[in-house]
Amino acid sequence: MKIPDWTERFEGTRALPRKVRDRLIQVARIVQLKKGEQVFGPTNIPDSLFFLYDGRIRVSQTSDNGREIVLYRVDAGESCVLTTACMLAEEAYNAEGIAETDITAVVLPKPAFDRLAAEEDAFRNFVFGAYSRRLIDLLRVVDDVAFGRIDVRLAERLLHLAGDRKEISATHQQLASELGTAREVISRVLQDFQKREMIAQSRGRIALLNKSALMNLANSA
Amino acid sequence: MKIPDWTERFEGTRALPRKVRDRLIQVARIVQLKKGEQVFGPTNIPDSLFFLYDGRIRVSQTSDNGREIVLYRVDAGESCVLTTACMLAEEAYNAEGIAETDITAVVLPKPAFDRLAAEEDAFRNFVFGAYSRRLIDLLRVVDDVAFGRIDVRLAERLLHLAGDRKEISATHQQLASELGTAREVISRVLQDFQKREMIAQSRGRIALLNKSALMNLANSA
DNA sequence: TCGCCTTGGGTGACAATGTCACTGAAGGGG
DNA sequence: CCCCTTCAGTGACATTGTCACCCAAGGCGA
Repeated sequence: MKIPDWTERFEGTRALPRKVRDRLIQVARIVQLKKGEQVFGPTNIPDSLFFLYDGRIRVSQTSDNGREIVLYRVDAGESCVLTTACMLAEEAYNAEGIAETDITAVVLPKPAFDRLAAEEDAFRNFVFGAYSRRLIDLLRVVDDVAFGRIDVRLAERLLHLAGDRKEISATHQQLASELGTAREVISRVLQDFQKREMIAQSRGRIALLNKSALMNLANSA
Repeated sequence: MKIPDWTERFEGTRALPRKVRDRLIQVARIVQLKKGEQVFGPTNIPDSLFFLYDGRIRVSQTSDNGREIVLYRVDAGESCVLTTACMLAEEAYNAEGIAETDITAVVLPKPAFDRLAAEEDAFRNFVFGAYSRRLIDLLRVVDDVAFGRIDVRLAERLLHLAGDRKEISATHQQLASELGTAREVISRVLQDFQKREMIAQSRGRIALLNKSALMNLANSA
């Protein structure tokens, strides 16, 4: 598998001189994974930088008793710094990345990463920026979990998952894993939403009947 | 105020050539703050890298309704990357850093930071490592808040705050802010600990009577 | 088509935690 | 010594998490 010029897709490589980019294309490895496969995890720590060329990765954390929470998502054109984080910090953590769609990624070996970080300002800024955004994503998660109400958070998530569509395919369990809560809690809240005619449910799908009501709820944080 | 050779104190600068360090000492600014002063915050975003030479900074996040949670602490010899994070990511966040003791810090202007990051591997690795550790700190916070029990978390915190001493000076409100919960909750749990003779309380202080019992509780996560 | 069987979802009881509206106690400064 | 601020205790209630179930939907093989 070859991608003619993947460096176009990344803020951190697009601005590099032609010569550098050609060299990069030589040393980088292209990796493809199927939807559902694990990209990284506690027992599977890569020692290279991971650029997501196509697809989406869901990064989540699982507790000892099996509950799960989604930390953030990595979209095409972004870098997954958590892999690098672990590589550098040599500490245990129990987050894992799952391919949410089929994905294509560019894997840069550590030596190439180091050289690039040393020589190219644009690249270095890209990596620092990626770290910063993730830090801020996590601040948001902490805020939500520590201080947010689940009905508000669920409304937000439903709207976000729907995008501009009217319907979502998701089980209660999946939604619970998004928010780091239990299925029963989601069932109760959705029941409530249903009674208030904001949504309609059928097995595995949720129709958003009244988005503006959901938005009101979501913004009443 | 001058510090003869602060570069000795930082992993990221200690390994640098004498010449570079001397130049650093020229361009860096020394800042001192009193205990309780704000180091950075939503309305006070520095555009430089912050090295903590002496003292300790508490980084916490405050919710809209006034509850607070401690995210992590920065100790002498560490860098406070959240300041940098914000500088780079240009996104809003509501974390703030408070000087928990009188502090002395070395502030490196952005141009000097950039040059150093480009030219010196040791420095760059130090900064990447600092980011990584903070990311992992936050993963731990998310895990605790989303999945942990407060009695367990409180026991941990008491032991940690005590260090090798037997007594802690802290109000229930302060402990609540550490864990991101409400004062009443802390009061109830401490009451319980007291009944079980693990601690004794007086106004503003807590004596740890039975540390091993607390450790048992803390490890029963 | 019928009858599993797996998966998704509903429910009630209870436990843990958060919120509210108070109360009184402790201790410092006029 | 009194007042006043800060700290801590309390009961009632709301929200969220846990447990032990139940039933329903729908796929699939007999």
